[in-house]
Amino acid sequence: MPIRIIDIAQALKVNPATVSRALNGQQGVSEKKRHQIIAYSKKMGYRPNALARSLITKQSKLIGLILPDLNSPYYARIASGANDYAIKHGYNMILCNSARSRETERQNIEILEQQRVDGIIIVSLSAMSDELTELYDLGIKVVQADNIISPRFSSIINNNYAGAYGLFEHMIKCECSNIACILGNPNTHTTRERHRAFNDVMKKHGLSENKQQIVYADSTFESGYKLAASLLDKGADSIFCINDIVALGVLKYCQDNHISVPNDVKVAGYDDLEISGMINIPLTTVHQQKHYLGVVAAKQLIMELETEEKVIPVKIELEPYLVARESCGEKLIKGAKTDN
Amino acid sequence: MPIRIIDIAQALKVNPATVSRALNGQQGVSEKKRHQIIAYSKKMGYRPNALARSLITKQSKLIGLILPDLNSPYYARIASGANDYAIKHGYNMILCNSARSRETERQNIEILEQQRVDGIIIVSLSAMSDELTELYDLGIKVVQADNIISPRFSSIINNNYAGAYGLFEHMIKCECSNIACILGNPNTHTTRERHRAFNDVMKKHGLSENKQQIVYADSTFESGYKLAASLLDKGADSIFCINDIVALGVLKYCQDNHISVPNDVKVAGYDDLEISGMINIPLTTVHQQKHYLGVVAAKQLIMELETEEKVIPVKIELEPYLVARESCGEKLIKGAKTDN
DNA sequence: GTGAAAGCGCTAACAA
DNA sequence: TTGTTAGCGCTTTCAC
Repeated sequence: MPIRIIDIAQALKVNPATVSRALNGQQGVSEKKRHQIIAYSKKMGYRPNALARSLITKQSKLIGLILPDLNSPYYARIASGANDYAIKHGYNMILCNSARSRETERQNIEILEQQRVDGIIIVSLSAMSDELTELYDLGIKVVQADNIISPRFSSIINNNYAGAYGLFEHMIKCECSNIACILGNPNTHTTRERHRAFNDVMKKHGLSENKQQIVYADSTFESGYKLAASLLDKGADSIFCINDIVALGVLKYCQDNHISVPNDVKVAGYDDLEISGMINIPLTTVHQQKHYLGVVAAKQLIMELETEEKVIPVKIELEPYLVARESCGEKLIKGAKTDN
Repeated sequence: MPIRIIDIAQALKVNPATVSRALNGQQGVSEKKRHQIIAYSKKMGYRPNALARSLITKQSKLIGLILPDLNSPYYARIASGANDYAIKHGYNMILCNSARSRETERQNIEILEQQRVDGIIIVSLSAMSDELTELYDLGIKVVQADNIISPRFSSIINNNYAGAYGLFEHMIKCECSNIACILGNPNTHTTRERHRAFNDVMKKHGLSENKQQIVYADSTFESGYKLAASLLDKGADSIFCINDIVALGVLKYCQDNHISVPNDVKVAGYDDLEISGMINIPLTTVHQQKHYLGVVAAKQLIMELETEEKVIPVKIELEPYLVARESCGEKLIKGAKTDN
């Protein structure tokens, strides 16, 4: 049985209220008593019961984090960032893995309500405006990370349009003229925005008439490997992949079939995985701030939690940046520049 | 303000205790009333206050998870496994990132004590027998994952000796006779066990007299890239790396310098990262069960939490397995076998 | 500056 | 089967 406030009070022959005040740094306690109480508490290894405290203060100092999948380095880093910020600001985090299932998300939310979390950070793939509206009505603060589902709550996202736009511009500079795209789930904000950037860049360069190849596929290595064959057969001179893993598949196909990258074909990915620069043909890709996205999400949530005024939801877009490596011929470009 | 048990009781003109019994599936309530109460609770969106409940039942149904680093896919997967199992069995998980710092670990433990978690899963790099002993004295259940610090608590680890042993045997079969090792932090169980396996395999094959090169280094891509040069200069015909990232560095060095792998040099890693099979020279490595390690840790902890009897700490070793790909010449070996 | 008392929302022992 | 009562450990009025 852990030691309680009343135990300290009895031992020191003071009132529990005095102990509480002393320990919480409130005024109304003589310095002498305060020192005495703090010293004794430390000596006895006193740990305040957060449960009892939360019950009465109506704030648990707990934040819920709902993630589609902790196995993905992308989400894990968001979690890491959010957790770091939260802990540093006196909040603890309850982790919920939704396994990309809407039903599990619903359960997660219910659990978090029961735990009386002060707020929730949700990274959701499935649309679920209903559940979020319910949370809104309950007065639970929510911040959406990496997606926008409901306009009622703040959201922190990576600017997929800008990231993809810059990458496509780079590909054009690298003399790609027939770019094929392997995209992901067409219902996600991510895919839609990158597709939109593709269309805009093509139009800008008068390539809109091209019969550009756009395919939607699972975002896997195997998808990349399999699709590369037909895309190249049909005349693509370059392939944009929805993420680096898919690009790795394309790269592997090329190497297995003695197709030189970037000479014969140029390949680009998205995400900037840790290993994307470590392979034999370093991958040109777009770097997204993952850890920082989590930090910003936690920061926004805690700000909303601690402000007195009514909060107006904000939409924060983080800017990704191009990582030009060799798979699109960056080295050639650099050489060309030097020649000028 | 969320609806409370007493609100339901008043609306239905019954006693709060009856509502509690009905909702918790306890006996002593007529089926009619139970249905009525459940229906009304659902309709009103009642969410039991876990704080109040935990305060009285003395169990929070909360598990603490202390991790060195959520950014690492290795630890993230352990977390994922533990979380999956815990949620499925009615426990929620509070996540603590220790950032590989012993001081932070100490703080994490204190926070978890305050939250009155029922138990803790700890993945720790730094030795801290003291803190664990304190937890033991407090009666808090702990399970150690991926390391063994205190014999007082159960631990779940990957069998590093067996994994490395099998890999070194494989390397010998692949005609490696001068194996250099790039190891990691010499104070970890992991490094020690793999080193021990190395010595035993060398001895077994009468290679113990070789002036084998053993270096300790940061487990980074750059370490691998830099160290490869000198190790090969000094006559190594093969390099074992403490993990796949280091191996990627070695591989990159070889490719940049037109050293053929596996013909001129053989390279092996450890961990079996997702991408290790996706690169142009697929990496021979050892697969460790990460997700499952987390599952087993959570399972063990919950078992200990729910048993009445005094628990005797167990040590569970998960068996890794060899993933023989091309970087050690597996294909050559296969060919040789066919020739027989 | 300190103490007494009430109560957060729930469960569990005991009565009826 | 149902109700009454007490109390988990803490904070917070309100007195003094």
